[in-house]
Amino acid sequence: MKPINLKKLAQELDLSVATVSRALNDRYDISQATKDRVRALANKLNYEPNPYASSLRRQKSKTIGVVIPEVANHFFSLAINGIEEVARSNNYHVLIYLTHEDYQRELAMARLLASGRVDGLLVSVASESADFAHLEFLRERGIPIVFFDRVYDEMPTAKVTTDDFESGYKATRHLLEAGCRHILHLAVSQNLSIGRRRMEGYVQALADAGRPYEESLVLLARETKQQDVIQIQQLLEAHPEVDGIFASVESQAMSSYEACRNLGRSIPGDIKIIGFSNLEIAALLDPPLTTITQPAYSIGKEAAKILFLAISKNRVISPTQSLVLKSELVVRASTLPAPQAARPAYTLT
Amino acid sequence: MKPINLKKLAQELDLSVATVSRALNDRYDISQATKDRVRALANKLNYEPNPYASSLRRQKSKTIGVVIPEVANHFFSLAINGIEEVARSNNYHVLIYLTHEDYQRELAMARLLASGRVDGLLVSVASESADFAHLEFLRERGIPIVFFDRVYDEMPTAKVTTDDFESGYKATRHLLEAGCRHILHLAVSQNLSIGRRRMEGYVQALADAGRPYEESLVLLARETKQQDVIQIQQLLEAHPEVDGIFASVESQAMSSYEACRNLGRSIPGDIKIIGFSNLEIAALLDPPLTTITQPAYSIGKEAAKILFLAISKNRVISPTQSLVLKSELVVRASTLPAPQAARPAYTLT
DNA sequence: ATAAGTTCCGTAAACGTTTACGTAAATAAA
DNA sequence: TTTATTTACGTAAACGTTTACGGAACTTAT
Repeated sequence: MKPINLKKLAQELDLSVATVSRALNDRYDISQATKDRVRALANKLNYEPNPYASSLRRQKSKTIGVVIPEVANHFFSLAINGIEEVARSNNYHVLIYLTHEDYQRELAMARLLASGRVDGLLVSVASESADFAHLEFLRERGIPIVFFDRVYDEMPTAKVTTDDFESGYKATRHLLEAGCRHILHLAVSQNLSIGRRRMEGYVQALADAGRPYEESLVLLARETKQQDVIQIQQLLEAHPEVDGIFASVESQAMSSYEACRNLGRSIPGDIKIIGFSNLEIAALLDPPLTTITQPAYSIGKEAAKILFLAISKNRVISPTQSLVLKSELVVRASTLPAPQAARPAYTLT
Repeated sequence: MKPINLKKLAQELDLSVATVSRALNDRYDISQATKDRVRALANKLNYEPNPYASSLRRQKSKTIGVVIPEVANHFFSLAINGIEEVARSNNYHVLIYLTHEDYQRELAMARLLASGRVDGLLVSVASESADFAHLEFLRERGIPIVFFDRVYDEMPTAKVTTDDFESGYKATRHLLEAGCRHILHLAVSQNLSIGRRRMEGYVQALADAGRPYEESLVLLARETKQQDVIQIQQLLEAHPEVDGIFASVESQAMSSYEACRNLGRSIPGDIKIIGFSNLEIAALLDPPLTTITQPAYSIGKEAAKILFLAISKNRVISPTQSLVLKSELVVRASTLPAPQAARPAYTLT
């Protein structure tokens, strides 16, 4: 059941292929009568142009690529939502690539995308990536790139991020104000600028409060969640003075909960926790988790908008188009200063 | 900075375009010496074949499409993960389309996919969809389709699902055994076979326990989460006898938690809750949520495998290839029979 | 020596569009 | 009337691959 093409339409209508094509594209030099005839038949036969022939000829793929570390993470899910929304409204298609934080995969994907498969790219880099030649290469090939969240700072293009320094600062200060003296920072890879910025915020808040920065109170994410939990437990046992945790990654906040549970530490009685998170159910956790929430949907949407602006105007993207959106601190029970107030009101009334 | 193509390589090497193409594709009728020369230059210049030209000529897109209701849902996120994994290992690309449960969007996407843009399709249908002519149309056009989770039963193709009847039965029986007498079912749209099957399991479990099935104790999801919460609250107030909730959708379990919280009902003291969910943090909720957990990653992976088998063998997919994977009942505190045991051990020791 | 077979490569057509260019017919201007 | 302009369409080339076909040049068999 071969799909029908222009040639078949043309035969049927006793017109040339060119005329049919122009009629369907609503060109000025085709009579209204012919256009109507052509469209009627096209509709009747459910004609749909072959996208590859079209892309080849026009040198436009009508497709963008999204490169992200993972999709089973609420932040990226929401971002994709925003991206897909904008793409659809521009009649674009969305190819998705998951790096799983693996630099090698990111590299392989860059190769695949180098030959016009996509008209543009939205990228959140893998935490392993330290070298960015592969992305520079894509730029040289003329593929516009917009970074979101996990950006490659040095590339002169637009980046859509959140106020990571301020967020790290706010989170840490919030813990300090809740009475924490020794705060564990579960940090994002320092390869990534968001990792460095959140760390700087953490350090600055400590300094402003006259607290020392202790290198031993910083941990990076491991390969698996189970490793994270163990790592946190070990640190909590080695440093019993720790009374606060600032998780820069959503999953690390959850790992902290598990570690505390395993060790019998109460939250927020013994340890207060704040975490970057986009989970709607943070409020339903035991105890409800205080979060720094990023506007994930908006980040995806705005990044996509910038990309489509560049694609449609056929212009190079300027770093000045970069956007910094604000994260929101949502205070919940996991950082309540007074332990006796920590019990949520509705359990076992 | 135009990407280089076969013609440029051929010029540089003083060979014909055909020879270069065949060398790169490792054909038998090209000498090893020539292959080496060609590959060396191709590597040096970072040649990457134009996918659209290749697709057009070969009539193969090396791309599959994934059509799902949403991505901000842990089940689908995990499924995509499995799908992407299989696709990548087959050197395929993944186009993603979100229907947002909207039949019109699903229809529009079917149109777009009708002309060879994808070699195959993995579909989880929108709950609004009652008519499936658009999917039949794609089949007629020769595009193999594998359904996963939300299937269109009548189409003679493979479907990868979970044991929905048994899951509904197990969930309901579990609540009954925990002492529930009046169980509210937050159901999936009865347009969908998974909705009907889970419902049948619910009804059968009630019958086997000698309990009546009450139509008034069944609710369907609304447009927004807020509407769901309100709807549940209203029902709980109108039916104070309800002492158990079976949520067939992840988000509905969360809405139930909120509703109970708003009404001051304790879980599991006043009301016990069980829900379909793929959230890893179900165990960290307050109280920990008893779940029916679907093997989402495997579902995606197996569905993709079936699709690629069909694509590579160029064969039509048979309904006999369908797979039914087992869901798992994970018992946690939200359905504990004895109210006094409901308090998790680690809060405020 | 010629015939037959093999090896290696080139020519050209094809995939289904889009578009630069050309042109016949119809209309308007002179 | 002739000339210029407009309208509406066809011809053919192009996008970058892949591949059927053919044929030199070389090797082996006779």
